[in-house]
Amino acid sequence: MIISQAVEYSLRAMVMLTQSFEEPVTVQAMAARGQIPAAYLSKLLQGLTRARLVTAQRGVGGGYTLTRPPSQITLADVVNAVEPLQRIKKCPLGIAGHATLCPLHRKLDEAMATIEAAFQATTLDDLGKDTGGPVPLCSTEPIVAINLKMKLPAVNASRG
Amino acid sequence: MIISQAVEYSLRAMVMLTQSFEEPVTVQAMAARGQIPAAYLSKLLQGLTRARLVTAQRGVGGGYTLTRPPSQITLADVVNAVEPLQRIKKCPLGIAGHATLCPLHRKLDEAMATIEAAFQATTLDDLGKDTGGPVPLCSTEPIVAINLKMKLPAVNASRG
DNA sequence: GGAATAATGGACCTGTAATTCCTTTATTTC
DNA sequence: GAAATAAAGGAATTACAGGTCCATTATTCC
Repeated sequence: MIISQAVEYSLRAMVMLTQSFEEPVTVQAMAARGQIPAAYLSKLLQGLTRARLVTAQRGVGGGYTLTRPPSQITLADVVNAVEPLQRIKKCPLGIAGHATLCPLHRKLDEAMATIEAAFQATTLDDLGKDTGGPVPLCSTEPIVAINLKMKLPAVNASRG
Repeated sequence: MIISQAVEYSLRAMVMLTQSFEEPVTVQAMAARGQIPAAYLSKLLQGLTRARLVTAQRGVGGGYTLTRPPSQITLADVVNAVEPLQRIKKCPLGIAGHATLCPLHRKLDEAMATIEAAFQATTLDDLGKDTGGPVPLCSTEPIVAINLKMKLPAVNASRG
């Protein structure tokens, strides 16, 4: 895959936060809607918090919110916060004595440069509106319908 | 990373085979020169053999050879043989009821399409000559010099 | 045919990403 | 201040890519 599971999940979450820019969204809500393991998403969001892309608010009515308007957050911001896509700047074989990369690694780095550029050029806002197709995150159905598929957070359990 | 370690190693090996298109190259030789764990490379080459990109020849003077001229093998061929880069063709969230992808996944798929195109457009032959820079695989030094860094295949041991 | 060379392949180990579980801390509401 | 909500975070587990080891099979050379 071109991006890790962690990045994919993080992007889904960020898109959801974009859609609800005004009010905080809980991990549970995002996990359910984005089909992401809740505990794992929680970890990812902690990372995004440290990267200052989102802020957390505890307690009732709390959840996560974007720190900046979606138009000012790029895909690259998110990707780099989760796991920086590292360009090939020097020969992976560690051979000294030449300045530029060999053709193979130059090609690979070019590919990454292309991706990087595309990610830098795309803001969360772009994802929220740019099309005539389905709304972001594929959710044309009401959220309720999606939640039915989820294992609900234990109706009768003592979950904290 | 944009490509896995397995793909990176495989590409290195294929480039080395390109450089020695006439005569077979052994796993040991490629492992040493490409700084790849020999046993692991062996597995990778077995995969490339099954994918009909290389052929193996056992015994003295044996090794691996490309099945086709380097000009007829693309980066995409190699990548797909090792681990196919899978395009996003339907919504990863499995939500039915819409034909096209949501903006996020459309973007991600676009990125992959770009990579795919670049890989399809580049042959092994391209990597062997296209530049004025360092020769392929960063090796401007004589191979001997590189081998000195390697743990040699046991001068005094009973390795089979 | 025996010795050396080299790929084949199965089994196993290892490190890291992905995931779960549970306890703690902060915040709100009543 | 008690109860409920929600994030924070440590610890452990699982899954899989990456990597090792060793015995086997094929091939060449003498």
